[in-house]
Amino acid sequence: MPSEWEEPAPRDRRSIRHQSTKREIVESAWQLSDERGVTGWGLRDVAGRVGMRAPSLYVYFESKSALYDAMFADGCRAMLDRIEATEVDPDPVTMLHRAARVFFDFAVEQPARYALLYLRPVPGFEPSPESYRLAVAALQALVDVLASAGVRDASDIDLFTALMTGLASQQVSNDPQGRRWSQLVDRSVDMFLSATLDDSRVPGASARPRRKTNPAG
Amino acid sequence: MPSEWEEPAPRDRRSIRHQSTKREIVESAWQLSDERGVTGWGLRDVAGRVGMRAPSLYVYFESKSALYDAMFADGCRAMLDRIEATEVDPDPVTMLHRAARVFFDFAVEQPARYALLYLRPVPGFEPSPESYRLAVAALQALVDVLASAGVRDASDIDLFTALMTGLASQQVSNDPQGRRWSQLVDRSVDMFLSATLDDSRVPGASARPRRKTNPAG
DNA sequence: CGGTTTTCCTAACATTGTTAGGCTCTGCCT
DNA sequence: AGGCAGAGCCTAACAATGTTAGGAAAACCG
Repeated sequence: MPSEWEEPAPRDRRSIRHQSTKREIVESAWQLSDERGVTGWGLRDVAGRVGMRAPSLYVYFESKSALYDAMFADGCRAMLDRIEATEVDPDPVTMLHRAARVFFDFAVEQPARYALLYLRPVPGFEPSPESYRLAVAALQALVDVLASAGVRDASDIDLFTALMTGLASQQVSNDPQGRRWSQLVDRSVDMFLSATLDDSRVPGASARPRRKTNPAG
Repeated sequence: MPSEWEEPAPRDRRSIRHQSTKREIVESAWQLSDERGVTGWGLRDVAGRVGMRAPSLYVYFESKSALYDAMFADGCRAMLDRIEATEVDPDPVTMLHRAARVFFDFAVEQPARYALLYLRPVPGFEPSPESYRLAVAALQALVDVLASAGVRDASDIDLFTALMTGLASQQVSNDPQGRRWSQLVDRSVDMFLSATLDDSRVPGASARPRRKTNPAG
């Protein structure tokens, strides 16, 4: 299979121009998403920004949903890059804080990308299998970082991601500028640490690595 | 002031019919939201379900957004009812589990309502001041329950709500049927307990009520 | 019963995403 | 060079959506 996502047959100069225009469209769409929200623009707006009329966009994307899909894939790559750029540290506690940070900072610095990737604000849109694979890759990269922080149990990972998405969403929707939720990230990591890591790793943590559940009767 | 949100001048029989039709419309809208998602229907659909044509809905709501607002208010009251129906228990740990449950169960049993209230899936929609007040009332009721569970610090409350919204969202979007995230709710409450409550309240909890933050450098 | 208001309708408009069909220019092939 | 396939872009137009205008019937109230 020609793979199509990598180098487009190097002999074809037009294909290069095609891909470059595609990128330009996606970038304009992100720009508009930053300004007016992920759903706050139409195809005529994007087209105008790249000097076209709306129907011409269909040369590059078969639908608006396909454009969102390209944006989604683009966002996943951005997230993946951040995660993979995380410096490793021998201390698991430090690593856990970094894992939390890379996720939360992404939400703060790229709210539109964060929203499209994790809040799914576009009614009909579902990522294509290809893009979804990228999302899984990003998640997997995060899981790897967590593993290097000593978090390997599946439900610990779920708990961590739920915590992070919860905080990030609150940040994005309630407090786009302030640092209030940012501080809560560090606190929640400490909380998470004291509840999941065993004390051999975290000298200060509780000796009870997993307490029994106490459902309210 | 006539208040208008409560009893409509009791002498006017028409006003009663008006309010009743309004309720019927809102209920049909919820029905459609349950079937096709909060954004998966149009005014013509709702109208059809109550035996009308779309423009007639404008007798009752000045816009689709106003209909969403009525749904929002309705959802807030449903949530408020649940919270206020929470039985009090002298044991703070039990109370905290109940607080988590009432929130999470709402998300599981009324996914459409949960989505409209907390996930905000409708692009242009912002709740009106009146409806927003209801949302605040529901939040306040939850805060009161948390207070009765010994959680009074503002950032503890934020942490708790972020945790709950994170878990509930994961449940709603990843696992609408299973009980996986449900179990995580109890675990996360335990985690929360061990990190926030002081040990005088929870005999089994860690003796360190608040650990110092350790930002990754 | 007369007048007013409520309720509901049809017709139509603006804005969307989208399709059809045609012009123009590029770039490859003989 | 000539010619042709196709890429890129256009205008016109369609379908669906929320919404407005304006009118007819029904309900109410004196």
